[in-house]
Amino acid sequence: MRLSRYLFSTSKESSKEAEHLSHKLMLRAGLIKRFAAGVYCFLPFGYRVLAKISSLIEDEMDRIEGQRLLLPFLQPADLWKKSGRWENYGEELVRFEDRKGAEFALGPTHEEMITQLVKEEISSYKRLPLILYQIQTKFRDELRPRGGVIRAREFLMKDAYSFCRNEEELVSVYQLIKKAYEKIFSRCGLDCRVVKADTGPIGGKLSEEFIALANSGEDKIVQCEHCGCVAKLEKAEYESLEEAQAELEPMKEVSTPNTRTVREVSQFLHCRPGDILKTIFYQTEKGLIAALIRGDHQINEAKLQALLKVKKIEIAGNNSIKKEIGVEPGFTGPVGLDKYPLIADNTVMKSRNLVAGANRKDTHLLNVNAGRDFQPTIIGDIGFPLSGDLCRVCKSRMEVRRGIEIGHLFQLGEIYSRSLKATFLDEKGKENYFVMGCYGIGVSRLPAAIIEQNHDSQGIIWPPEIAPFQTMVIPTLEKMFKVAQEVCQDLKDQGVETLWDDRDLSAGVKFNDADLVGIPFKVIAGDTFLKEGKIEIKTRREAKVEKVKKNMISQRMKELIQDAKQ
RNA sequence: CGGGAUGUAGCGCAGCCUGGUUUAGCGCGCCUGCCUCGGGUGCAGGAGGUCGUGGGUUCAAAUCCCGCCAUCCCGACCA
Repeated sequence: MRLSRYLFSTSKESSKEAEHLSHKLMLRAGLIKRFAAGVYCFLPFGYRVLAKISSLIEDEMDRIEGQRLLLPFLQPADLWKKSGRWENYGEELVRFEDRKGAEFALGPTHEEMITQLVKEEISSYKRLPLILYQIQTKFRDELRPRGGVIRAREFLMKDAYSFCRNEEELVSVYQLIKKAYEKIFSRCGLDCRVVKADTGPIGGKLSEEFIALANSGEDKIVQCEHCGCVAKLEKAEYESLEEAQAELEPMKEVSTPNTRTVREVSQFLHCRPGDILKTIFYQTEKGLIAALIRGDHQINEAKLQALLKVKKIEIAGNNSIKKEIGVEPGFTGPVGLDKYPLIADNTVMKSRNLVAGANRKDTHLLNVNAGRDFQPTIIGDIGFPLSGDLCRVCKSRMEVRRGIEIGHLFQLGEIYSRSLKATFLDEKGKENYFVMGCYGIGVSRLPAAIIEQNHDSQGIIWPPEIAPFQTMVIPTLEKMFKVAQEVCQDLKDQGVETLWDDRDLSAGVKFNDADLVGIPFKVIAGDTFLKEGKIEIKTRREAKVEKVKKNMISQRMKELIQDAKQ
């Protein structure tokens, strides 16, 4: 393919719509273009990467006898009404009527549809277990699309579904698919972690996520440096460092004019944020409660809600706090607040001589101690861990890291087969509900994750298996164009995916473009050919140069590609 | 949905505060010609704009005021 006719353009600067590195590089390298918030088109380079990922997925799914199919993007409402999700899925589900007034949704996921299909097609245990999957466009009307293709509204997803006879079979199929996913991600050049996850609106019992480590990822995980335990931040259990067993000092009032936030108080009193006791009020259906946590930690409202066993939890407004407590937030504290349930985080119980609000304007208390100065109603884990907190299992230091969710596995059980009455006959002729699992991969988000982990200052470094093209043939002199064309033809004849940079530009521009786009091998025809009769092959990642005779190029290239895939 | 910010050429920006020499500029990119030819090359010429949108103020609006829309970031939310 001649580059002069290829639909791509590179730029030195990315448009300001991008914040994340992968997003910037995808725009600069001409992989994607945005048409609306969270709606992107994949230009030829970008699309080729998606196609590579798709065929790699197909390859690994073939090995475990997964069968690819394609379900409709447009889904009739009645299936969703049967499963109950027409009402429950929320605003992310785009609903509309056709010209006859029939109700439809744009598929955000396909459990209903696949269950209906299998219900109609399969009636005997002899045909189980069954693994079906598709690679399909989904639409979810996200509150806030972000990070380019990382959280788009329209996106490409690979979703697999398993149908089993019983729980035991589900567990083994689940493990099989989990292994296949590990291979897929590793072939994509991704370093990822498996973490326990929430089941969300999909439902089910066990759920795990694959998280690709990336600084710009939107998910946070904690990882134990010693035992390797990984968990999502919001699910992570932890212990805070044991405080030295300091003597309990007598409580003392201090004047702290205009110091409301933890930072202001710690600066004013020259103490660490961790020496402060933060009191945060929440409104619940059972009334106002006060959550107590150390100043350096954040409250995890989900944990707090679970601990309190309440349905509604909402941070209390400034006005209601002023009315109930008699002081503005920032000077509130647990001492003398016996009227309200005090929910203390474990970290508070372990700390001594904390600084807390005195429930009086511009005043804090020094040396506040749980048990002596106030009695918590409930003690528990209501916070998010920080780097440096300790692992519950092995008591080693944990690190908070960011990542991108690239895969999500669910053991669904019988949720959907029951709601859609999908059954099969077992060996005794008895009717059973299918025991289901579902397994997603965020295909269109994968390029971003891969770029986050595979780039340098020059641009993208695609692992050869998913690079849009394997090689870029670059003539550096005009009189080398013909040689370059011949080399390109030779490579193409030998099945190597090749672009030929026939543009009338300086060599430097061509090198930079090839590097930005991430082509694994540059095949350079220039001075070296004139002097030594040899063509150069330069690798993208290591920048290693190898000189090869012209008639040996395609053979050598095939070897290099083969090596790179292993 | 809460907080913050931005809309001026394909992209990045200046101009706005203090309205009028601004026929709205600059850099990149694009087109033409010459030069250069191994890491974003030099020179010359050129094309390209409803200043997001609707209204208002004014003799006069990119500039001031109000509404709306769009986009981005943080949070909430989320396979």
